[in-house]
Amino acid sequence: MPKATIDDVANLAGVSMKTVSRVVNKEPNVRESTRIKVEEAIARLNYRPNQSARNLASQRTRLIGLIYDDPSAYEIPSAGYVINMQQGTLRACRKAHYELLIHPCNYRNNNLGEELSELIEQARPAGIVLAAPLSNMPKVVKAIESTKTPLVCLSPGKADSQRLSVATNDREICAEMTRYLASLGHKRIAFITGHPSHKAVANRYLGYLDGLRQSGLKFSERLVLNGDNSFDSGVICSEKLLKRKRAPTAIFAANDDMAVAAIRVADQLGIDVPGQLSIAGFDDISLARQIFPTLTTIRQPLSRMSEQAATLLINERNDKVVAANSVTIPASLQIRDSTGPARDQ
Amino acid sequence: MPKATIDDVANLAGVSMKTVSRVVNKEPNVRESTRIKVEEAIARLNYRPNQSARNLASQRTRLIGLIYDDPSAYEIPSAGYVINMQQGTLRACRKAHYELLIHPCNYRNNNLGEELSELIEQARPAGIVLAAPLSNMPKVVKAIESTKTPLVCLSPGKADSQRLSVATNDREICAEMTRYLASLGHKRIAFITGHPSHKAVANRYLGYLDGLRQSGLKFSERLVLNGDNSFDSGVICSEKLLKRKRAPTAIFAANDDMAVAAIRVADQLGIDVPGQLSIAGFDDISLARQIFPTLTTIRQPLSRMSEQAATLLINERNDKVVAANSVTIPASLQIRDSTGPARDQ
DNA sequence: GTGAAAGCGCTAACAC
DNA sequence: GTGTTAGCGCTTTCAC
Repeated sequence: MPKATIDDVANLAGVSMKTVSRVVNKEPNVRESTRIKVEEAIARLNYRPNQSARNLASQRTRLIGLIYDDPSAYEIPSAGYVINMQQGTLRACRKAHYELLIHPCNYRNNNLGEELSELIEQARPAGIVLAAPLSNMPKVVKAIESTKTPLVCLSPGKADSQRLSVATNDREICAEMTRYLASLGHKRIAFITGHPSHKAVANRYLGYLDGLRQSGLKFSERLVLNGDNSFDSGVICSEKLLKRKRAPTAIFAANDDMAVAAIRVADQLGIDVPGQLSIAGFDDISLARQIFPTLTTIRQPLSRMSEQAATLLINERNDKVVAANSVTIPASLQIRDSTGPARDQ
Repeated sequence: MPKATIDDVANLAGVSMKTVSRVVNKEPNVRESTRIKVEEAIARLNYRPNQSARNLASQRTRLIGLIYDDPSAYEIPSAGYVINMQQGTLRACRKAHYELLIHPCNYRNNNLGEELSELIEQARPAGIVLAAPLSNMPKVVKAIESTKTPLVCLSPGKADSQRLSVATNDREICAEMTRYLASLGHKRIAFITGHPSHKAVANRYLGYLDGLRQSGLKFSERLVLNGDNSFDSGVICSEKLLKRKRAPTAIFAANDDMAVAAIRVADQLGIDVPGQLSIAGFDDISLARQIFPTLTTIRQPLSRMSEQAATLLINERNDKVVAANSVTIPASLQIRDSTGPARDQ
């Protein structure tokens, strides 16, 4: 049999199309007995509303778009990062019967703006979750905003009262990690910075500085090297740090890939971790628990952040009040085996 | 200004709606000069067809659904597996201006059939790519088929002339790996099987048997242990194998997670890899290149397989002829450091 | 609390 | 080659 339509249901239930629509959309103003009649008819006919028709009539879709930079376009790791975001967004979508459209793209693509507005105007998602580092590229943000599609930025680096965003406390948690390292007796704590275009990652460096200050340690320029989030840059920076005569006793890297690289370099140089060197990262990628020694790091609540982001989008259109433009979900320290007391020296 | 519609374009170009539709859909039977007029009007108005309206009128969407078991619902690894599938499917979608809808789900969910038919009847994707092991669960396949949505199964385990499918040569490539190990002088090659519900993984065991035979080695039941694709099962099986008096000199595991576990166990038991023991896996997860020693394994062309799957779906509706129901894309050996010559004994 | 009528912006079928 | 006419199956608006 051909698929049942709303008319079929209305006929079978002996009510109007509109009443069926009310029941399906859980609108008020339907007598309980009517509702039951309609629900029975729906069940009998195995009726499912046609989403395309709803979309057209209501001028909106039940689609959330998740747009992120696709690291594997040029680099392998961080699949876990993407999966976490997808999972969080999906949780929010499922609850509200929305579907998720994913759109990985390359942040170095010059006509990214055009690519995204085409996506948006064709698929017309009800809202967009935009992940860092794209969320701090003004061109990209503006291209999306020009379509008037509701937008939530993930970890945009700095709060912006104009835009909805969900972030974590990069700076504070990095200060905490630094204080933790200091509390273990470390005096020379090195920091490997991340990719400069990623503002939230830049905040991690600020947190390191805060932590040093709060622990009464003095900052040394020599202890800060610039990485770019890649494993390879982590190797280069760690080698520089560890081949010095007065090497640091702790290395804090702005992400796990670089921290893992530090572990690898230490191993090659015969430096015991954590006996002679403590190493900490940021992200809590799955490798952090698989590597030996397991990596002390910071767990970014990415899944919950993206769930929150999608929820903001979905609620926005339900006129639920959005309390604040910027939501912060705290990260947490994951203390494992790669950090330990500083050895006397 | 409000968004331009096809009528606006038709008016500006001085043609009918239908002609605009022809141009937009690249249909034939439009005079070149007319086409140009229309294209200019489209550009002037920045017209973008409303996908919702097209969907409703044409009774189909430009959406491909990718349905897979979500391993991270209960286990962390294999994010790379998912990402690879997504990337392949996306490549095919982009070319044809389709969008990708992802739907991870839990294969142990009892009303998966209901969940999927709801998804399908609401979003009405033009086609579904169904990944293993879901693609060899008859209930799931039937639920999807009952919606009459075109379906392509990924690695369904066995060819089925009724259904479109894309697979790799699990069996042949595993025979090749086994012959390779034999060619290194190994006589006692152990095999750790994978999860029994995953038919394609079962084919890997058959390939192992083929390889033994082709190499003139005799099969021994004692050398085959049953894992379930998890790291933990790999640990258990490897320990059993390696604590024997006459331990195998090579272990071939049906997936990388279990092979990595074997490396870990060997390390703990003080067994040198590959000096005393060769280890091979299947999948080529990213950890395979990060672990020490790097893992010899088999690269499954998952990204190309899923691209092919989506392409079949997209072409099907264009009446392009689908030559065969079942497409096979060959896997390849990735020889790394975990395998080497058998030591005399 | 319920219903009738009017579209949403396209594509399909067919006429010219 | 091009245009006309009907819907697609809902939601919206407004009347009752």
